[in-house]
Amino acid sequence: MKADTDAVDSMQVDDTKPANSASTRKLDPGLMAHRLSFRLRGLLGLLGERVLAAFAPFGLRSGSFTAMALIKANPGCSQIELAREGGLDKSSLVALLNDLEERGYAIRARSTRDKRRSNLFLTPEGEKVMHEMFEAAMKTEASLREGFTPDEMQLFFAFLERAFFILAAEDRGKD
Amino acid sequence: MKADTDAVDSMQVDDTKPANSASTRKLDPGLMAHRLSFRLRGLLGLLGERVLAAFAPFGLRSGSFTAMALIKANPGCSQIELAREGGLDKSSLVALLNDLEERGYAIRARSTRDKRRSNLFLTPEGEKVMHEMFEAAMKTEASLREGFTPDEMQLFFAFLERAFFILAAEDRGKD
DNA sequence: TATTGTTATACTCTATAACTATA
DNA sequence: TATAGTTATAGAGTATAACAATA
Repeated sequence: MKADTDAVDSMQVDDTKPANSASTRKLDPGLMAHRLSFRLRGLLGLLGERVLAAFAPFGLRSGSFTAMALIKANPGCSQIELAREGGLDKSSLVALLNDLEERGYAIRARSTRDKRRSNLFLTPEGEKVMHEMFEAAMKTEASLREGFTPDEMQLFFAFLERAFFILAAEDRGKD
Repeated sequence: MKADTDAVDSMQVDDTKPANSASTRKLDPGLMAHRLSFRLRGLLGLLGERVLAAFAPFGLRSGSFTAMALIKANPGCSQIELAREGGLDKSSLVALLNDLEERGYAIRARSTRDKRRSNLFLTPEGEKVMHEMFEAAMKTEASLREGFTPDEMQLFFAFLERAFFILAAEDRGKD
């Protein structure tokens, strides 16, 4: 057993090199290379770091931007609709919207027809900030888009949407 | 103000329909449709649910499978290498590997050359379970792959890898 | 009885820092 | 002085259930 360990040890790792040889060694992804989830998570992780940094000057994070972008595209939507579409959940949305209201970026207007419901809107200030954040977010993807032709990027998005709708349709069928 | 709210209320939401008209209404993604992160997150979310269910019978989750797959592809790798490549962090890996060792799926072998280091290996039992989990994971992507031609799927993966490496290379340049 | 929004809770993930033993 | 692994802690994110007001 010990001999085995030592053998693989010397085979796999060159301990004669400085310590940073291990630090910079690239692992073989093995079976993970064939898993869509692995590739998606890796890419999303790198993008997430950039977006976090890009949004930091605004004092907000991705969830708040997503909420604002969806409210802008769907003025008067309810919190529950927003939660479902934004991939958030309705409980988390409460604190998030409280924050946006305190900042003066969004308002909750109780519906006069269904008093349970809040109709959500952006303020002009909220729209302005949302657009600035959108520009900042797009910049984080800029270098990536330079590595693709416009046609390729369009196809890339089409693939992502197609994959999403295949799974979403299957989930709806199961209900 | 109140007139505005009511006007948009009646414009955007048909309150005369049953309550579930709001529940099933599809929101416009708006600007989010142009954000790579949004599409990635949506797809990863749907896949994640399926993978979670597929791995449940094994009593393990994605992180454990990822670790096992990477150890299998890189026998004798260190925890720190595994953390970097798997997108985990070295602290989380400690508990994860404790669990895999208790189950008899993995072993930590202290390197005889650098006594700080653990060389990681899968046991035969661990390899068996890892392959079963891989099959289960691939099944969750099966319906998705049916919606793509082999060429399209290959291109899809190539796009994801290219995007990842563009950003990863840029990050390395910044250090 | 069901739904919207709210609150509270717990559990997971992640990030960070500090500590040890080695180098 | 730096690195591998460990431990501890706090923060964000997520999932859940219960609740009040309303339908």
